[in-house]
Order: sequence, then structure tokens, then C-alpha cells
Amino acid sequence: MTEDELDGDESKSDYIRDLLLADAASERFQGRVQTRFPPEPNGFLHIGHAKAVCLDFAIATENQGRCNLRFDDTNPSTEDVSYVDAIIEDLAWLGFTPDAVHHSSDYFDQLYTWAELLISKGLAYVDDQSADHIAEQRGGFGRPGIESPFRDRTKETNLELFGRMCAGEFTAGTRVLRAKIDMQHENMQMRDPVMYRIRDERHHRTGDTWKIYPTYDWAHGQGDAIEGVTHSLCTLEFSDNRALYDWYLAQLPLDTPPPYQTEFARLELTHTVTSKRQLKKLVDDGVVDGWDDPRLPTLRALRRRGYPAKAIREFCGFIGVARTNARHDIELLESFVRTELNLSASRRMAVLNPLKLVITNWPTDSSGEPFSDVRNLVNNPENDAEGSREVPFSGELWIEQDDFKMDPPPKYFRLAPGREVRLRGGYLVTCTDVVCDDEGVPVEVHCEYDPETAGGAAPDGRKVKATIHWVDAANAVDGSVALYERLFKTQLPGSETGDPVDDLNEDSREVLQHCKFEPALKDVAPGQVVQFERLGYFAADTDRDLLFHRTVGLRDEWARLQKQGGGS
RNA sequence: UCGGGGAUCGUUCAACUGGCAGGACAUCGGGUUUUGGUCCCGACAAUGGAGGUUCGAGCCCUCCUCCCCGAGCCA
Repeated sequence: MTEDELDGDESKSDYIRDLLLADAASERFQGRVQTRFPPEPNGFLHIGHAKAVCLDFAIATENQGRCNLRFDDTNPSTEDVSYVDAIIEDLAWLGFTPDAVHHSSDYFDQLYTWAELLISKGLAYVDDQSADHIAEQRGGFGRPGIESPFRDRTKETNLELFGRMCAGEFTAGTRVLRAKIDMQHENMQMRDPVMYRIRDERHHRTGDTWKIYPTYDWAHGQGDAIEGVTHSLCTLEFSDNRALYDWYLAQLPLDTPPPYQTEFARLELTHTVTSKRQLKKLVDDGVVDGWDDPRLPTLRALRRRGYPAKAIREFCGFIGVARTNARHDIELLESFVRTELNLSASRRMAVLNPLKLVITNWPTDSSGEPFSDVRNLVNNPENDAEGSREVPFSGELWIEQDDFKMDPPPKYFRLAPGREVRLRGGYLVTCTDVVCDDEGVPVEVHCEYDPETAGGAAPDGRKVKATIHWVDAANAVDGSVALYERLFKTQLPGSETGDPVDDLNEDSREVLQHCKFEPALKDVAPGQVVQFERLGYFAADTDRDLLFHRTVGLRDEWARLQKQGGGS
């Protein structure tokens, strides 16, 4: 069974794996496979990164290869160690252990030496122009660029100037080192791209050692080559950079075959955003509470919300890899979460919006106090090994307001005057009376129970159409629950106005206080996910006791019917 | 405008070198059920358009249309 599943995974086929097969056949890398996950430490990992992580590691693992984590830390203006730590933490949570952890900044010395080499070969030059000026000269789509007046400086001058840039003799923005390629090239990336820029900023790892910093293009492929990466997987928007990636590597004296880049479509999901800029705005503007607000698609938010790492991994494996720009339904991710949680989450009972139910014929004990019963309920019908637990039961219970109606609509099977339902694992009860407040709102439901139906089964075999959950009033634990809806109302936030904020769902979070929990809920470990029977999966908050976040609701047939009927 | 990519059920991923277009999610219908959950069964539904090659085209050729990415000293 397990082997079959593994085999199934390994027989997965797509254009990237076909490439691996071809490389294996041609002995291009002597059978070696190495990938890397290369985040920039300037933000938190989100669900989109998860796809890349899963792919990078899967490709390596399937081929008995290695996968490193490499921080692409070439821009000191935006990066920070705190992100480095967070990324390592999130990666571990997702379930991956890199074979090594590297930083692009580890290679600054080598990069500098190689830059001097390019200068010596007449393939790089120092440009004294401003950024604006250089941009103008770059031309445009279908419009060739023009060459910089500094393009033909001698190697000696370039070497000297580059050395002085490095020594900090020039202020930021006054000079750059550029590769000398082709200002007429149809690919804009090849129009003398910038290799080094001056930054008078402290780098989170190299401190004040450097005054110049390499650009992404001048660092990435070289880092790959130094580490022995064979397959450099990245997202589609880097497609045009591939020519430059190859060009740089071709100029260098490498003693191993150069790695090569292959692109795939990034993961997009409906009803959310994954751009760093937009996520940051949501946090900065206080739309959400922070980077781990359970409504966000960041990994730490999903973790806090109760998404199992395994569900995310399975989802990423399932959607596969393609070059098509696609936006997956968030429902698909949720279905993986439900599948996983259905198997792993213990069942408990919780009443979110309590309504008192009094059993009028409940017996008293010898001292005249209401009899105290204890019911035994299975912890997980999907897994016998989880055993069962004892749940107190008595004549005063809390039930869900939604589970009682004075005037039940068609197809409503739950409690109503005169109707009999099952209290899950308890008894069959029949509603005999209802106490309402001044406005006619039910505040107390009176029932009579059938003593013959302990456990919920009727000896005479009669059926009831509904089973509802309950919490014994005398032993109930008070707590709160945070209910989450989509953060954005539309599938593609901002598609109408261009600004996702315009599509924000104002009711994306509802916090309920004074919910009634069965006693066992006191013992749920922080972060643990349980199923509140008939309601959904809920994750215990990692900081606050007796606060549960709704991971995802259960499929709800009754809600569906109501929606079909025109909604009410 | 130029270059690079892409287009298959509502969504998404398949269909080995041309051979009955398949799965998942969603939707709809039914069965089982002490969760209106799970599980099971069934239904719905697609090759962007026009030509061409072929016994046969999602796949090959031509033309067209639409979508995404690219003119940071961001990555």
C-alpha cells in the first residue's frame, strides 16, 4: 500500500521530470541531481513558496540528490536576519531539512574576483551615469538601446575604478559595474545589465565589509555553480533572465558543467494574495493582526490556523508543475486539509452559540440532587486506536441555537416543538415546551428524555432524523472561538479596481465569547487541531488558553440546502 | 511596438513517439450513517478560431485571436 503510493509518486511525469530523465540519459551531470530553494530574506514564506519548496525537494529526493537552502541576500536595503530565522523555522515546520544552508553573501569574495576577471576580458565596465540616464539608454520593447559613453574605457581604468567603488570612494548611485553584452539585444536583460551597485548600508551578515553589492543576476547562477546545483528551478518571470544566467556562467572558468535554469508557474490561489507588497500592506495597515494572522496565506498563519503541513505538501504534490499561469481554487487546498484532519483530529463537542436545554424528567439522586451521568464517546470514528473518553451528562445542557427552531422550515430535521432528536452519544429527547423572552426568542428548551435510549440507540428501533451535539451545563468550560471567512470576497482580489483592498471581506473574522466546551477541551495542547463535532476543525491557539481558531468548516449539507432555497 | 512563455470540462492537472479525451476539486442526484461529517454510487461538463497533412489530429503544418512576463542600481 505504502509502496504503491510511493511508486505512484515517483512515476509522476511532467516537463521538469522529463528533463531530469534526459539529463540522466545523457550523463550531463554524471547522474548527479542538486537543487536549491533560494528565498530572499526580506519577508515571510507563504503558500506560494510552499510549492517551490516541495518541488525543489521532491526533485532532489526522487533522484537521490541534494537540496540546499540558499538565502539570496544581495540587497542589504530590504533584508534582515529575523527573516532568515523565520524562513528556517517555517521550512522545518513544512517538513523539510535542507542538506546545507548557504547565503549568496558567502560568495561575495569569489564574485568580486570573477568580476575582475570579466573586466580583464573586456566584458565588463564601470559606468558613471545616473540610474535614470542608464534607463533611458536601455531603449524599450522593439526599440534598441544606445551604448554608454563609458562603455569603451580601458581594462586598466575599469579595474581601478571598480577597486575604488569597492573601497567606498564613491557615493551610492554614482557608479555601477555593467556587463558588456549588447545594447541592441532583443532581450532587455542582455542590454549591458548591472552587476554591482554601490550601497552604503550595513548587510545583516557581512556588516560594513562591502560598499558594493552584486545584483541578483550576477549572484544567482554563480551561487548555483559554486554549490554544485545542477537544476536551478525558478518561476516564470525569470524566463528572460535565463539567457543572462547562461552568459555569465559561460564566461567563467568552471571545472564542472554549468547548472541550468528551468522555469515553472508560480502558485496562485483564489480569494487571497501572495505578493509580498500586498501582504505587507495588509499587515502595515492593520487589516490583519500580523504576519501570523490566520486569515493570511503565510505559512506561519496557516500553521496557527491549524493547516497540517502534510496537507500543504500533498496539495503541492497534487497540483503538479506546469508553465500555465493558473489560479487554483482555495477549495482544493481546503479539501486536502479536511482529508488530513478527518483522519487525524480527535472529535470533541463544543457549543458556539448556546441555548439551554432542560430535561424535565431527569432523575435526582438519593440526596435530591440531579443525577450525574457520564457518557462514553469515541474520540475518532476514523481511528479506533484513539479510543474513547468520558463526557459528563445531566439534566441541564447547552445546545446550539441553530439546532432548535420554533417553526422548522421544510427539510429541517433538528429540534422543534414536539420533535424528537438524538443527543449525540446521550439519549433521545423530545421537545415538550419552550420558554421565550419578551421578543419571542427561545431562551430555554424543555425536553423529556427516554431512559431506554442510553447511548443514543432506541430499543424499539425507531429512527430520529437528527443527531445534535451538546455540552453538560454543570461541567461546561467557557472559552472563545474565532471564525474565519475568506479575506477577500472575490476570486481574484482587485480584478475590478486594481486594488485588492477594494475586495476585502469586512466580515472575515468573527470572535465568539462564552462558547461552551466539554471538559476535555481544557487539555488540548497549544496548536493541536480537533474536530468540534458537526461544526468543523479548530486549532487551539498557541498563546491563549481556551481560544480556538476555525481551521476549516465541515461540509455542510444543510447550509447547502438553505442556499439552494434562496437563502435565509 | 519587440522578445519570451501560454491556451483541454466551472477550476486545475493528465492523455507515451498521431489511435475511444482521464482524474481531482466544484456542482447536481442517490445510497450508507448515532456528525446534514466520513465513505460509496451516479450525473453533468472541455481540446480558443479558420484552414491543411493523415485512414485517423488535443498532439504535426499555416494563419488568426486572446492571456501572462520583460524596459530596477528589486528578486
